[in-house]
Amino acid sequence: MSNKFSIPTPPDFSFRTAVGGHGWYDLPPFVYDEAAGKLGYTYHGRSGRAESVTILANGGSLSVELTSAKGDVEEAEQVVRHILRFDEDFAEFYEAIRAEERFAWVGNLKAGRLLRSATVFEDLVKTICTTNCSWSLTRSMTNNLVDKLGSSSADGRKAFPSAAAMASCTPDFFRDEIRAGYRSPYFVELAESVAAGTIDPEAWLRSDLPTPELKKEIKKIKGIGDYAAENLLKLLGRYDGMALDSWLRGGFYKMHNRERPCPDKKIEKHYKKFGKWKGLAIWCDMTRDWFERAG
DNA sequence: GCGTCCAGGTCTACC
DNA sequence: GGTAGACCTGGACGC
Repeated sequence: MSNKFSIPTPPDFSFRTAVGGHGWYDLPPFVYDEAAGKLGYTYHGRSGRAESVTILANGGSLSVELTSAKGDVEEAEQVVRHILRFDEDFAEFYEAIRAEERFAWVGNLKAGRLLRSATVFEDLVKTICTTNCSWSLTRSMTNNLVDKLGSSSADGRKAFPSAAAMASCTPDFFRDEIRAGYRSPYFVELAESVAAGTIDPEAWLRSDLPTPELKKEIKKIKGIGDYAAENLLKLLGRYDGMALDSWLRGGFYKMHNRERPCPDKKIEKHYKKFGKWKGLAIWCDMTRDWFERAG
């Protein structure tokens, strides 16, 4: 038995670009069936149980199935709205890029939404998993975290581990079982701080701090440098940082600099005209192939 | 199968 | 503030 309900989508919304526009869909507890247009996600409910939802695009709304009959429908709707950024307004972004012919497809495909997790903590840990390694290793670490530490929902799918669950493990566990390498003590330190309430990543969603100040706060966490902080800020809805990693840099060199390396300042200057949206502009510019494929 | 090299972002020590 | 070297893993490559 399950709970089914539907949620009307915002006007500038495309399910396929909202899900496929960011690599998170490839990491558990997300499960994405692109052909079927179906996204699964498992999260920690307020009840203390893990809950699973399956989301399917259905015209101007989303059909959502909550696996557990005892699941909290209101909470499930909040989770879906959050991960797909229903309450974020992208009109200003589309206006900022409107004059640029090469960005015309962004508006056409309603791209720009970056899929995010139900909690900032989950996005924070996943972001650390993306640093200094290949995507396959990121996937491996995330798989291990969910598989070995996540709690199961009614249908057996697992949620991303809570800070408390991660705080109960030793650095050796993260090294040997999660294959997190030198990141292992960082995970323990972060999880302990979040579990104890010393660090509250969820509060960053509502923070009044200017982005540079918030970035400084985020960078206090071990394992978080410029790239990771700016990537997380994008997931928080602040796009004024570039979050340059080797992949974005390589894409820029190829597309705009005759395949030659250049200083980061030159990349930033190239997108400066987009102001507070420049981080999203470079992301869309470099992921055009994905979006057009998804469209 | 084994050893070597490399890419990847951040931290720490040092200048 | 800038820079060099270490951190650690998986994958590619040569033998």
